[in-house]
Amino acid sequence: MIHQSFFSAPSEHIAPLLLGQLITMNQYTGRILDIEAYGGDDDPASHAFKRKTPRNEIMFGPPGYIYIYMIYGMYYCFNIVTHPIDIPGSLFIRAIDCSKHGIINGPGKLCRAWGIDLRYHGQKMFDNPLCGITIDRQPVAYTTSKRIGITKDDHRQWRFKIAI
DNA sequence: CGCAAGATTATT
DNA sequence: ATAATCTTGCGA
Repeated sequence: MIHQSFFSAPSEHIAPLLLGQLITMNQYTGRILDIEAYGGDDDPASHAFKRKTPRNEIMFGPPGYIYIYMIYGMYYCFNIVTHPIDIPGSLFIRAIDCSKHGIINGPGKLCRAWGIDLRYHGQKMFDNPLCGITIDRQPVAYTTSKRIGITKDDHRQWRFKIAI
């Protein structure tokens, strides 16, 4: 499984490297198909835009930690913190090809299928036998597009999807 | 303290 | 296109 320093780079650099690779969360494993990058100060769509708050605080911490938040009162979303400490950012997992459930398309559905909730918030995606990412394949071809579901004016092509 | 918006999803 | 559903963060 990959080391903490891997997550220390900018989100948009890491995101494409994780496509097609293996993610493990307790008893579940799957391959990442669709992932988005979020930044900080310069990214109006990010939860960490502007100031630190109780919810986004972990995005300002060291890389490689899990950031879970609830959206629309119904779904949890799964993120991994990126960038060095004090520089916020995260990777947002949108879709996975799961060995148990098949293709799960949608961040809310992923958390529901894998039973991910706030108990995972703050846990490590490195040095953790239960949760982590394993890079066991060559880099895959991918496409980029604008991020989904954000309303803030944003031009970044920071959604990375595995090519078909 | 009130209130609008939200990194979604299923349904029309 | 819209409802469901409730937490968060901002302004007063």
